[in-house]
Amino acid sequence: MSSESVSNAENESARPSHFIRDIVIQDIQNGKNGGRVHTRFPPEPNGYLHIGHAKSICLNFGLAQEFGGKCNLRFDDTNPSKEETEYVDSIIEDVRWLGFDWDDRMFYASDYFDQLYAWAIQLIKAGKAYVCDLNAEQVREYRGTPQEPGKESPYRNRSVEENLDLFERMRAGEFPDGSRTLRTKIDMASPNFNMRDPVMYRILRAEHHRTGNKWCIYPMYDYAHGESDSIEGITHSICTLEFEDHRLLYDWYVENLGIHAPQQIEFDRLNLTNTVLSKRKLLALVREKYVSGWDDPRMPTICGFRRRGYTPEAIRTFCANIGVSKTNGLIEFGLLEHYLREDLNKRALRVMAVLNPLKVVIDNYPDDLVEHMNAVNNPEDESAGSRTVPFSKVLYIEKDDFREDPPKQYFRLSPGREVRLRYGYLVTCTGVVKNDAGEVVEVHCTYDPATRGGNAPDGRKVKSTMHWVSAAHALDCEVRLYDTLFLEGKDTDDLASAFNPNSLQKKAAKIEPSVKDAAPLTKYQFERVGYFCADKEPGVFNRTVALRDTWAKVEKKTTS
RNA sequence: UGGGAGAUCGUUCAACGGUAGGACAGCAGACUCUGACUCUGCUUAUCGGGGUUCGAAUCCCUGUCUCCCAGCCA
Repeated sequence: MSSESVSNAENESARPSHFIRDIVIQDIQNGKNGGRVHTRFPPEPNGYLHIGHAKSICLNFGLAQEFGGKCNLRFDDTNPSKEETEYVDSIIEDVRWLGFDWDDRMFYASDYFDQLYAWAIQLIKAGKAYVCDLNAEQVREYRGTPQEPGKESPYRNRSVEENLDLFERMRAGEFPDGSRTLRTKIDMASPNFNMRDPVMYRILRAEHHRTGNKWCIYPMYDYAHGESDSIEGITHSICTLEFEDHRLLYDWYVENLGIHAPQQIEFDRLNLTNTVLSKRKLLALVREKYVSGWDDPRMPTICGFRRRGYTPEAIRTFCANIGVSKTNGLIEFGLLEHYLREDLNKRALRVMAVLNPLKVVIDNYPDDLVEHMNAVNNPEDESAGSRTVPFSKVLYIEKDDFREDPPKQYFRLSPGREVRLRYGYLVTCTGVVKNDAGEVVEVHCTYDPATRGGNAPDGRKVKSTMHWVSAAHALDCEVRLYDTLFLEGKDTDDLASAFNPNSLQKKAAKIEPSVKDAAPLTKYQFERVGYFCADKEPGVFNRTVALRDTWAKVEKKTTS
């Protein structure tokens, strides 16, 4: 891992330690593996990467980086019936976007098929593997149950010669799919199912995305994974908790093959509230068109977050701070949003946009005058500079920013009250116009010409500063507001009933002209509203995350 | 009921026989040309029961609960 794109400062900033890091430190101190640290991120190319993978990516690449080691990107492509190059491409793009680099170390388990085959023959010759003629259903029956040991396959004690011959003919394509397997001869009575003569190779005629039709037999995960790790000289093979039971087999293979033995270490996979991180469910959301695609901004995929406006820095900081343990936990989505806002606050350009426009007429402002008010682009970053925003007699403000009958603690615009229009003027509400339904459709104000830019020369204070756009100059745009993918408390096994139909809300909004032709992925803070990001569709802005809204809380509390 | 693993504030991570701490969330203030940001203060936890020890979240025993495993998926 030689990535310079992840700054050392970020790396060193009080990153908490965890048990895997402690193991690595101890191994280095003990001179294990010659003090080398070599990890790998091993995705199966059968889906898009999601935030759970990001945790693993940050862990593996991060550890390598911290201890001067290396981290490989390796595709675990041993099941051609599910894997596609589309997924390979997206995974490469997403890991890069997250800020990591693998130099020339991009591998595929399929790179090792020849070696794996040779080692399988070695195990057959050692009497530790045999060809089994049982079909899938029979294998299951013979496997036994948690309480009862399994039964040995009737083909278990074939001669080495017969096994060699049969295995060679399996590879040559003489037998139909599923008719035979190569099995490891271990222990049908083991309390650990993985040791009850696990299948090493199955016959499977499917075009492989890399090896094409060269093979009709494919190695199983347990056999291929550890051996791939070994070939690459991996020192710490980090995986998730569900593989704990597999460690025994992992160790069995490297030991019986007499090859370099990486250490498998398991950690807890990431779970986030209000979403799903299961490939199967994410695939279903895409296939059944609940979302527009893998990069739908509601998806917890890396590309979904990217399109939504998340930054790699925010995701990395999140991953560095959630910790690594063996507890099956559920992290609050709000924590991710916290690190997101923290990052966006530093980098997003401030801009004014009105999502629910209410017309405001400044009665004493000259009809044809247009003033270009100076506005700061980012108060958190002086180098972001400033821009100018057109001000005129007819404006739009947010409907929520006016109340004809203001509740207690409401200090935005209402009849008789003076507020500041940000970077504009202090204005006082003098009256309203209503429609037949009695709704306020227009607010009338007067302005104080002495307060140009928003400052009162007499030093008088107003309680509220509000955003606005000039009606004649504002651009029309579409704003997409996102809510959680799923309804609170629903079982996501039933997508149809759990899916939140209001997870996407489209709105026609008014926005200041400075954002014209914003490049996709440009990040903004719509002041007082939230962080938004220009979508790949022109004229569309995705709400990345709302700003914290204390008033909404107060109001909710007082009305309920 | 077989095997593997795990239980600490609402959530999450730490404390590695010596004052249970941080982050997020929550609450109360301060500040503010964003009710944002920032700052200050506060509330809240060792799964139960026994033991060992001057001293236990930590060690021992015992119980309880949760997660994973019977794919020719990874």
